[in-house]
Amino acid sequence: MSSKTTMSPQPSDIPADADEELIRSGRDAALTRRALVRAARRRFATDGYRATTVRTIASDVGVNVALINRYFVSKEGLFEACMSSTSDELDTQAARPSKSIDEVIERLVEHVVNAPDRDDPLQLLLLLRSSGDENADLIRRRTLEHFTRRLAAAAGWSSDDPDSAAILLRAQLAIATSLGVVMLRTSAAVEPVASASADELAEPLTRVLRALLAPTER
Amino acid sequence: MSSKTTMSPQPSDIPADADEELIRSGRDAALTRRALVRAARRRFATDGYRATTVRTIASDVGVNVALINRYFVSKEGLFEACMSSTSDELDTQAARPSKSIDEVIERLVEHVVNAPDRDDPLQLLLLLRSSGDENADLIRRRTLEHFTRRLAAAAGWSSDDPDSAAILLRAQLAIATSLGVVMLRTSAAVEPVASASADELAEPLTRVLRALLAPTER
DNA sequence: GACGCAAGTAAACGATTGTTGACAAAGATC
DNA sequence: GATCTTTGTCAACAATCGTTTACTTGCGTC
Repeated sequence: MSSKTTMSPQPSDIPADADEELIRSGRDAALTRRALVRAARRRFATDGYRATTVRTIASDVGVNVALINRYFVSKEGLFEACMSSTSDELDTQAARPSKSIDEVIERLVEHVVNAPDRDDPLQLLLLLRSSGDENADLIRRRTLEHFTRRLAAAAGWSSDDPDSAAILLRAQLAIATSLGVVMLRTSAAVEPVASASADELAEPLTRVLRALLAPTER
Repeated sequence: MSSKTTMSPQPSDIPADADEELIRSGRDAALTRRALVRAARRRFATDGYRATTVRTIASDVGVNVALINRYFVSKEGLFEACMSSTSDELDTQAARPSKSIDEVIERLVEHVVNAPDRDDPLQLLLLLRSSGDENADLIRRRTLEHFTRRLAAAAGWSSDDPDSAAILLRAQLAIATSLGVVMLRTSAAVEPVASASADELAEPLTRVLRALLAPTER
C-alpha cells in the first residue's frame, strides 16, 4: 500500500447538499455563495483546513473551483467567511443570553450531543481548527473569547465581581470540555463516546457543566 | 496581502533541539532517529499533520530530508512512530495505575497544566491530530480507548460492574476535558486559559475530574 | 592504510494544490 | 431582438511537497 504520495481525500462521503434544500437550481450568486460556505464549513470542521482542498469543496457544491476565488478571493477568505458565519450562529443559538443557567447549559449540551447529521457540532468543531492564516486565526480566537464571556455572563457573572477572573476561567473550561467531547465524538470517533446515545452523553456532560457554571457551592 | 499562495510555515520558532541534550554531535543512527521523532511530535502536535512538512522536521533536527524516508519509510511512518512513542509514555506516566484516584487525577492535571516548555501537553495534543492515514489513525483511536480503560480502572472500575458502560463514558469525558483544555491553551492560545498559571488552572480542572471520576456520590 | 559498510547529502521527479485570465452561457435592460 | 452585465467554466501556471536515486563522507575492521 501507499505506493504513491497521494492520500485519498478522506472517504467521508459528505453529500453534496445537506438538509435545508440549497439545491442551487438556477444561477443565483447569493445562493451558491451560501452553499459554498456550508460545504466548506463541513469539510474544514471534519478534515481540517490544510487537508481540505478547494476543489473538493467546489465539487461538493457542484460548481467550478474558480468561483471560490471569485467570491472569497482566496481559500483563507472562504475560511474567514466560515468563521464569522459560525460566530454569528453561536451568538444567536448556543450562547444566546438567558435568565436561567440551566437553560444555557441545556442548550450547550444539545449542541454537543446533537445527531451527527445536524451541523451543530461541526460549528463547535470549526473553532478548534487552525488555518495558519493570521487573520482567520485571530477571528477564531476572538470568537472563542467572546463565547467565553457570553457563557460567563449567562452564569451570573458581573464585571465587578471580585472573582471575575476565576469565573471566566471556569466558563472557558466548560467550553474546552464541550469542544473535547465533540472532537472525540465526531472527528476521532473514539468509543464509547462516539456511539453513545444523546441521553447517555447528556447526563454526565450536564453534570460537569453544572459543576463549572452553577453558582458557587461549597 | 497574500499575493502568493504560500503560507508561512507557522512562525512558532521551535528550537532545533529542546531539553535533554539530543545534540547529535557524531553520526549516530539511533540518536538521530530519536531526535526526528521528538521534533516530529512537536510539529505534528502544534501545527497538525498536513501543515507539517518533512522538510521542516528535518531542518529542526539539522539533517537532510531523505533520512526520514530512510528511517521511517514515509511521513505516515514517522507519524505512526510518534503515536506509539506517545502511547508508551502515557502508559508509563499519566495513566500508570495507582492505588489512589486522587493521585491519578493529580498526575493527569499536571500533564495538562505543565509549563509550555515541557513536552507533556504536546503528547496529549498529538492524540487529537488526525493524519488521514488509516493505520496511524487506528493507532490513535486505540491509544485513546486504551487510555480510557486505564483511567476507568484507576477510578476503581471493575469489568463486572453493572455500570461499567457509564463509568467508561465518564472516564472518556475526563479525557475529553483534558484534551480540550490543552487544545485551547497550547494550540489556540485563547485567553484567559492560555496565560493562566498552573495553580489557577489546576484547581477548577481538578474539581471537574473529581466530579467525573470520584466514586459515585449521590 | 586500504577496504567496506553505514550515515548523511544533493538534486531532481511526479503529483497535487491554490490561483488566475480568457472564454462561454444565461438574464436583465432597452 | 440586440447588447451588456452577471454567473459560471476551462485550461494552464507557479509553487510546494513527499519521495527516490545516485553520490559523498566518516568510522570501524582486517
